[in-house]
Amino acid sequence: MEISGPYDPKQVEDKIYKLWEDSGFFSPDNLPNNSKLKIKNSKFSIIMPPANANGNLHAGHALVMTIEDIMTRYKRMQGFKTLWLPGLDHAGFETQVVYEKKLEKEGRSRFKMAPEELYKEIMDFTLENKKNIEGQIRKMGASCDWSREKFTLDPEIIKIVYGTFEKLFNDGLVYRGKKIINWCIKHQTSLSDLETKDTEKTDKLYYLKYGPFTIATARPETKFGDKYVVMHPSDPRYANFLQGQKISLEWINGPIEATVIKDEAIDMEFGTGVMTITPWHDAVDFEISQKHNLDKQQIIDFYGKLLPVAGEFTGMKISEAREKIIAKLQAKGLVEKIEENYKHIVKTCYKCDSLIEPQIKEQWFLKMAPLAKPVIKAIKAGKVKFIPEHYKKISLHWLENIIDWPLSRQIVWGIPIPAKICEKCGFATIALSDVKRLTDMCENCGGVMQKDPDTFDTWFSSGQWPFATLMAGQTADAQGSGVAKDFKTFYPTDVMETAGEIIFFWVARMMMLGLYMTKKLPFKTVYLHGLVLDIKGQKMSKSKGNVINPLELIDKYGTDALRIALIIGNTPGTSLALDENRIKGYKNFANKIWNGSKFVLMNLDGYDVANPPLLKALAWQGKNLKELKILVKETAKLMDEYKFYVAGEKIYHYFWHTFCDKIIEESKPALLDPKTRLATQYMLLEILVTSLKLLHPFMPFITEEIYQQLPIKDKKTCLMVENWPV
RNA sequence: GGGCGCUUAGCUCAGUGGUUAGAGCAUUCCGUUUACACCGGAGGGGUCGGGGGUUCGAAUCCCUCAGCGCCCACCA
Repeated sequence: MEISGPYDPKQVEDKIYKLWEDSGFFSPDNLPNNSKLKIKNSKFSIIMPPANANGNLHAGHALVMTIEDIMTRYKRMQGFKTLWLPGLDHAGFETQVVYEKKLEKEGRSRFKMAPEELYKEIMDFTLENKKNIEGQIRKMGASCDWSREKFTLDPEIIKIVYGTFEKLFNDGLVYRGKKIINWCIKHQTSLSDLETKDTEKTDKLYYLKYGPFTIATARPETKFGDKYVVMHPSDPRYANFLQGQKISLEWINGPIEATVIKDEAIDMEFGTGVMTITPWHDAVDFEISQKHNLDKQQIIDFYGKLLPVAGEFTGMKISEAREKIIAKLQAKGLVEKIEENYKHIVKTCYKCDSLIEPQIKEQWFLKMAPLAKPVIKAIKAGKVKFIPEHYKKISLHWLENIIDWPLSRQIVWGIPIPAKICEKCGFATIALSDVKRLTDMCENCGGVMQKDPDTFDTWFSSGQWPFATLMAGQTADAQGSGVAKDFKTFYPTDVMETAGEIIFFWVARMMMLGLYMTKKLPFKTVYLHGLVLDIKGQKMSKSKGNVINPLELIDKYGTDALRIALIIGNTPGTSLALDENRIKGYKNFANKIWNGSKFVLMNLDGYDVANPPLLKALAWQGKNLKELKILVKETAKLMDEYKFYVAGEKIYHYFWHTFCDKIIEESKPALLDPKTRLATQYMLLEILVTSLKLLHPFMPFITEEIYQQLPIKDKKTCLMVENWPV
């Protein structure tokens, strides 16, 4: 009797994972054909959201691994050709930020390093982390196909990403634009709108005399070049001023000539209803200047320092210059009043919280509206199912108001943008297969073409993940269609399961790029889970010090207990406050499974596995088996509806409070009576095996360990590939 | 300014029209029955945020009010 004492996950988990991995059944290629399955060519595929290879597995990953493993194991047991494809993400900006922090601690700086040297160091760092994370994913019991694992920097993946870029370029969807972007001074890169966040800040609001007007500004340091004064066309206060009218006035560094502009973007209620514009450093101002074709001048450089246009203030940082400029204006009598405690929203870098300085910079942009349009249509036609449903509305709302996507990042860690840019005229073209474009002479002005030093926004590569992972490293299929075999077999994938948080960053972009490149949406169902919070319901963060390390929980309670604790009571889309007490409770449940199984195994003496008895005459045993059938049916329905939180709870409840508390107790006398002994043995074994099957997707380790020791007919190599009960 | 959620037992949450509203944890009482004390048995505890409506019937559908949270957006 190998099952003795309390259940000890440490004795079991690594051993069992090895058994599975060695069995080869993580790969759909090795799965036995299930003849019972009615569906033809039935496959189930799910692509793992590529984890960032820059740290350790966190609680959110633990949830991803659990939910996706449940889906995978369920379908595999049902007889589907099941593929769960794992992957890792180089996570461009995020990883570079992590690495820069490391450099800072060591007293180094990326700006003092050669790009190649920095790239190599981050690559080593990433590959090291990649190995760790792969080990940690195994710890979670993930039954993914490691033989198909992909990394976003695999040469084959990069090739596909380049192919997409080329097609987008040729279709006129990728363009080089001199537009306003979000510039992080600390990280020295542009960021998409999604990579910035709004922060409330209290500043002073300065009312400055600008010729006959009074303008209100929180940023006097940007005002040096302001030569356009804008008001609403129907503002009666300024009806006397005409569009294009020139006004001479005294300004910070001497007399200037201002031009009157009328634009409806002006809020008549705010301040004085008049403002001057700084198109280089403000998104609204940029729009106005574009509309009226106005001059744009850079005032602040990319390090946050004032340029020569600022005269005596040149070279000063914003923080330093602001008060000095105001002092000068006051001396000139140009400050009307200063409003203290002016609360407003400013954009900050989502990683370092430093203020975003809007800048005009030439970048690669992707036109999004033409990509979004067919996706909107497909969503409205119900081509993709959202779980929970309200994400459908959220996605549509975003897609319908989409803006162009800046693709360029000024960081070394990422996929280099395959483009060349003329250093003289700025003419840019992609540099890929087309030989003509590889020449170093600008076809526009004859200048020298230089390689684009920028890299892609990391989401540009992960946005292609479902088709890229299935196409990469694949030989074409036997029919010679030129289509990768895995792509043909497994695309579109069945489910995309990820965090609701990254619906725009990732899910929406996958739909757009996937549909554009393959004519099909990359997945049929989107399952979005919520955040894993700490016990107080707060978001986990390193700075708060409330991060729960899943590996520690595994060490204390076992993987199975952690997994089911993450599932039961956790509805899709809703965040879960992780209470360690609950995990402890499920550790007790694991022990209950262990002991219930032990009881059944201890009482099998004299039972012939090959020749089960007839049960017709035995009402009590038959009744229990009928109830089991009902549970099996209910469970399958819930699993198909992705209601794992109910399915898990139902099985939990059945095993503990029906099977153990009632059936086992009542079977004790029945086992002693020779007339009912065999039938009772049969019933107990039947219920145990069925329960283990139902529990397996949720708690794979303990159920497999027990299965390995059961004396049953037609036993499979492992429970993982047993037939799901029907 | 727009959008999306949430409000059910002390706590964390299920439950979307149909018998006395559920689970886990916590709590009270009892129990050393040879699978398990990481256990078993019994119990207490909710006018389902307020108000109105639809219905034979509402936690569930509609309207409204209040509180909480999140997301999006260019108010100088």
